[in-house]
Amino acid sequence: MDAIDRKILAYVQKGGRDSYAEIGAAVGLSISAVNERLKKLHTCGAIQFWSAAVDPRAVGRPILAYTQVLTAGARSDDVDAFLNAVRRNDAVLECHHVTGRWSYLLKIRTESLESLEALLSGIAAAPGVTQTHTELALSSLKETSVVPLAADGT
Amino acid sequence: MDAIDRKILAYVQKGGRDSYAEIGAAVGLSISAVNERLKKLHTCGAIQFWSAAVDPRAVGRPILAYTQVLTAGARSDDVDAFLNAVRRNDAVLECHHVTGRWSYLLKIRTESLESLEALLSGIAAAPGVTQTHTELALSSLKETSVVPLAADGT
DNA sequence: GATGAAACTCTGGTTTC
DNA sequence: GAAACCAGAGTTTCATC
Repeated sequence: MDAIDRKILAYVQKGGRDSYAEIGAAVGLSISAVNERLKKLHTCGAIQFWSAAVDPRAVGRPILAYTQVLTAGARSDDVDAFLNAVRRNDAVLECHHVTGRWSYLLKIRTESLESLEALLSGIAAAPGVTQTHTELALSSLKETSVVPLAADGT
Repeated sequence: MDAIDRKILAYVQKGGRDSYAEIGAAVGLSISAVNERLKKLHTCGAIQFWSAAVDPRAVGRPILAYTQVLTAGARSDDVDAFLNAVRRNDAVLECHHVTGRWSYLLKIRTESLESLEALLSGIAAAPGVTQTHTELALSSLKETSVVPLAADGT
């Protein structure tokens, strides 16, 4: 993982289907070298998978919410059941164990307020869940999953 | 935007560099048809760009934080300046205007607690910012940007 | 679908540390 | 000596018809 690897990663996060020739031109490498580096970045886990960035609004998933969940006082088994349900539900994009007053922070993307309500009702009623609080996103100034990669870094 | 388009989108969010033949086999289309559909999905904005999903921990960006920002009472110009600074800073992955007690919710990814502290100090000191509150992610059960796409949807 | 053009994979050889 | 890079041939894949 050197500076060239980071340049490649920075590039392919925005140009994931560009040819190896283009990537090579951008980072100063031959086609073969780009091929080898990318293969290595994939096997070492730096590149998890290749993806198309889909606009949620263009495909009918305009509702975005962040839900804080408290599990204090719940049985460990119940919390595990809640987390498994979260893992299986693909409307829940993110689930983080967080510091502070709350236990978990969920990022949720749905088709409508109705489906959000149904999902939140299910979460609030789960045995492992003590309390919830939801904030709705009215608009998004930016929303990316591109990992910042300057020339330095570890 | 029909059911096949949604199947294509669901597929390419996880297999973004697969060949058109593989995509076609998965959704029941010829190579040419996949080619045409993808081109259309790109021009209509459903596919924003192609990307490699990079593991933040594998590239030295392990710190993840969510910061709530209050701008109540601030001058409109100052809030705009804050938002522009946010837009330019690529450590801020997301910025949403949200309902509830806070004005904005920021998702921040940094290399270290030190760089997070520096970033948060800057935000808290901005003229447009009245108050902030930050929660640190201790661990992440899931973190994806894959938009959920069932067979239905709009 | 078929065809020309482009891109990818793999091998072998060279350089560098 | 090992690791990384480059170049070329053969194969696959893509874009246009």
